[in-house]
Amino acid sequence: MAENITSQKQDFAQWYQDVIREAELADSSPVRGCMVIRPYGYAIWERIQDSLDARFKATGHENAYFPMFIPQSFIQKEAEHVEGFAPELAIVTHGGGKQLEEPLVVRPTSETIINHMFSKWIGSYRDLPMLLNQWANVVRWEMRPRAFLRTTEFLWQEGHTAHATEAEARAETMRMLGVYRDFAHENAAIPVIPGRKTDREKFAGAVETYSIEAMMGNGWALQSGTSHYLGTNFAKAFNTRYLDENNEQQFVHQSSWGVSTRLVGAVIMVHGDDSGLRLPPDLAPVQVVLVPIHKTDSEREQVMSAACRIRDELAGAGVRVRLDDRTTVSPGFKFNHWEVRGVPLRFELGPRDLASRVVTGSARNRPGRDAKFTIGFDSLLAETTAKLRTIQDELLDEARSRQDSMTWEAATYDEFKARFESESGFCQVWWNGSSEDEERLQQETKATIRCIPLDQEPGEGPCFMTGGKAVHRAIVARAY
RNA sequence: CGGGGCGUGGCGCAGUCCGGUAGCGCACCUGCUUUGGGAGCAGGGGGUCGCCGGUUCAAAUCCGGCCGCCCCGACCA
Repeated sequence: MAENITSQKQDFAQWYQDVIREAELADSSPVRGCMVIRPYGYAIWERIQDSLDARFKATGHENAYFPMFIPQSFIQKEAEHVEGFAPELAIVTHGGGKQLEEPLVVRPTSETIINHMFSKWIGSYRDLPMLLNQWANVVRWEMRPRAFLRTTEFLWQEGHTAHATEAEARAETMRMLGVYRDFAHENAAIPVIPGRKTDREKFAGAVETYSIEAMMGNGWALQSGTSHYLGTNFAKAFNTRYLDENNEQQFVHQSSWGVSTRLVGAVIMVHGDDSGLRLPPDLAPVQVVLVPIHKTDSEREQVMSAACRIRDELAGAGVRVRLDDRTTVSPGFKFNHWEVRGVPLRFELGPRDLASRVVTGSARNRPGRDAKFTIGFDSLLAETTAKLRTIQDELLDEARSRQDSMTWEAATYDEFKARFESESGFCQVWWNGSSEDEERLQQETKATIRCIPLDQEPGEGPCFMTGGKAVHRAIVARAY
């Protein structure tokens, strides 16, 4: 059916690129590693932004904007931070036709500039907590770009908060990880595993890094959001202090957290199928597409008049509905056009439907002619809303079943290696290894420790690599 | 930066070995017939063959140099 899309089974990476091209989500740019986000792809990102921004506001955060140019010396103030980011910085050396006195770093993230400002704005415990977020672009010079998943410039949001105590900052770190988990489950229909990162995978400059990890259709993991407890690392580097109730200077405790346009890649790879994209209704720019069908002029007149009424009724109730009234392409073409783009619901309206006062519907996640259904004009809005809800739930269920069926356990490293050679997915193991053990794991198998899940039964067992006593399990997987 | 592959209308490719007026599919334009799962027929427009140099009567094709892109590895939200 989808003649221009390689099947997932044949070549998942090629399938991913084909879907992005056919659904017109993005295009390559003249600059290697950069990506043009096309209107339909950007519309999905706008839906993600809307959902998250509302959640941030609801948890008391305010949006602000900090500059993209950062004095190079700022990056160098936090030892671990500079070491982590130095290899991937873009640096501006000239401006206004002259060499700059101090080179400017194009932000790879904004901890430094924000702390510079926080140190001016925060004076007393009464100024805390400070809860800010910004929507911005960032640049990290990447060796191996992949559309949406890893591009040199990408769009994201970064939350930055300052608190009086460690407990408050840690609570904020976990609260925002929870916001990401809720967004993933409720809006993106993507099951995720919230967990703690190992030292090796930790953000450069953080005390602790947490993430939500999602499983893609090929069993690989995608880090889909991160939340860091920064401790006082940046506060010390930038002297971000406040006067407490006892008139004593204290460093603020901080968190930062972010998700990026990578989420668009996650939506593609979690829900997509061989016919293209499948969008969860919450994130779909178009939730319902209405395709009119007619032969004669008089049929066309009647069908279009009814179609407009239906569109207005649904749109009036907040449904994102699109009437595809193009006369230059056939209905069959339109079916495929919107299918590739993942529109959750399609309604056909032709003379036969009009005569019996129904639309013929088709859900994107239940393909085939046999799965078509009809909805009477009188119950259109109620049934449309219910169908969208059902599709949203079914996509989450489907993704969850796949994740469950592709999650397995290994007691020893040998057992893991033997099975991982032919089987992807998430492997649960007991873990107390070192960074060196992790290094070896990656060298030998390409898999990494994705996270130590927060939600796990207390217990202990022998570490699958070292054999030593481990008190928690970790998820091992190949990651993007 | 190491290994592999590729540069030919907008996209995907053939042609290169063996030099002789640049082709195919899709897309695009016009007309007629069509329209409930990517319509058919007829006609039409569009290419300095990645760049520079060399060999030759003649180069997409042979020779030399350069550039770019993709895939695999080291880095990563």
